Amino acid sequence: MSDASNPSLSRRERERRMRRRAMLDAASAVFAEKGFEQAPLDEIAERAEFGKGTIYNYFEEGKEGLLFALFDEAYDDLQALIRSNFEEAGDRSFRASFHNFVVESFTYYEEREDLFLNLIKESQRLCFSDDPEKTEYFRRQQQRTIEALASAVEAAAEEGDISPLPTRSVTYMLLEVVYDLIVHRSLNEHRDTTDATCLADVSLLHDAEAAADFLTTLLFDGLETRRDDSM
Amino acid sequence: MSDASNPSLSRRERERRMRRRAMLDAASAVFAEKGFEQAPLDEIAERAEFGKGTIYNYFEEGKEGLLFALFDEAYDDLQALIRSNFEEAGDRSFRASFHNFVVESFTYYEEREDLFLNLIKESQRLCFSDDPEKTEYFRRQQQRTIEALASAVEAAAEEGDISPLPTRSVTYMLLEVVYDLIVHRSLNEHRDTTDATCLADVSLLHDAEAAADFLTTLLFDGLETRRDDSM
DNA sequence: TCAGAATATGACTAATTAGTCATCATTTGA
DNA sequence: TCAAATGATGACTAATTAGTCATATTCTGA
Repeated sequence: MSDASNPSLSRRERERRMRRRAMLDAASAVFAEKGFEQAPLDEIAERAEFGKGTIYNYFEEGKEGLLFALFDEAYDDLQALIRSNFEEAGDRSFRASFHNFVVESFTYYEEREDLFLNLIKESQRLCFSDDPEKTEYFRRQQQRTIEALASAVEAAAEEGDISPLPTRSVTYMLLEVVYDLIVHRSLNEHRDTTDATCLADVSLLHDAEAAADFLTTLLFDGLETRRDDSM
Repeated sequence: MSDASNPSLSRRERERRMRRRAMLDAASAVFAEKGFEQAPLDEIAERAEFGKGTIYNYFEEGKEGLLFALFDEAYDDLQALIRSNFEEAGDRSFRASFHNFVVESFTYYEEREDLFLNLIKESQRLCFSDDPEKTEYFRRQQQRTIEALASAVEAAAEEGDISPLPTRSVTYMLLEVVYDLIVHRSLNEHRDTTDATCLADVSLLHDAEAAADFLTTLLFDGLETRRDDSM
């Protein structure tokens, strides 16, 4: 849709999309560095090599339009990642799909670090904003994200692969714990202190496989010692 | 320490603390309503019925000083809540302590809604700030919070009550899932739409016991169907 | 080639607000 | 009582910056 190099478009349209992309990339970098509210639009314009006024030709809503266009990308990617792991899971177990989803989420974060950082830093504030347009935006995106995973959770419960807990509650928690782990990882990267003391097992922070193993074990096997293991 | 009505203090000191408290309460309300960066100090002063300059006599760092004094309170309360549930657990099981901790966390959130909202809305942005003083503040508070719970997790693992997963990783996840559930709850309260669609089981959002049951079951029993249940 | 459409530009305006400090009010203790 | 210290005040300053728009530039199709 926004692929700037799509050859089926006129040069005019291709160039328009390339400029839009340059503006979004510049905005993502400046927002990630200074935070949305402290990021001057002039700096975004300068980094993208445009005049400030030009940005308003591409994003009528100005700074906020840029931010929400970035959020659109992040949510689209996340929802696509969920679908590719769970809806097209083939004959993998739900547990294996989840494990793979965690690994791929880590990879995605590495590829789009700035974008993800903007979501982390700004979304909670906006979720609780007084502007109903903004809260509605997040309600819809979160709803769509949950629905993308909920059908797979429901199917797994019907197959008897997982316990019959409330589907959407389980779905919500699965998504949150992955998010939490990625936040934790990027936080420890941001604090480049020598001691990454919060998660003592340092490998969880650098090795996506180790992190996925931990999360999957915790969530699927549970914390409590299993009696059938003890004999 | 900051108890404004402590009779062992001089009137002068008691009054000073009452004024400080009034300023913090006003700040908490205005921050919660408008967000820290959009909250004018004049409005805080007006609501607390002081001149703006007076606030600087009580909080040298101005607006930011108010915010971090509020964070201090939130973290102190949270750490006290953890200690009262886990360190002074008596002969309750770790699982029962956790269950009770979830219930009391919900209660705490209801009592200090504004304060908690400020933590939700502002902490991520500040955690990832460029100012090393701010990042260090959160690193220390989060470290202290984890340590408050880690010893109980370790003891439970040694007793064989929970699986021997990495202590601090487990501790971190336990705290995060409780936090997530409270955020979810306050988000659905904030969105006073008729359909609280995200967690289909609506009771999880209003009934602290039901929420604690769900979280405890999910984390301790695990998602995967247990074989020893099936016969 | 060129008229006119489309697009880019950045100086400017208007609004906001954090923090200061000269001044005024109150309290203290001798 | 009153002089000195302590505390409160809010008008003011200085800095920031979002969004506008008159002008300049580039592109398009005839």
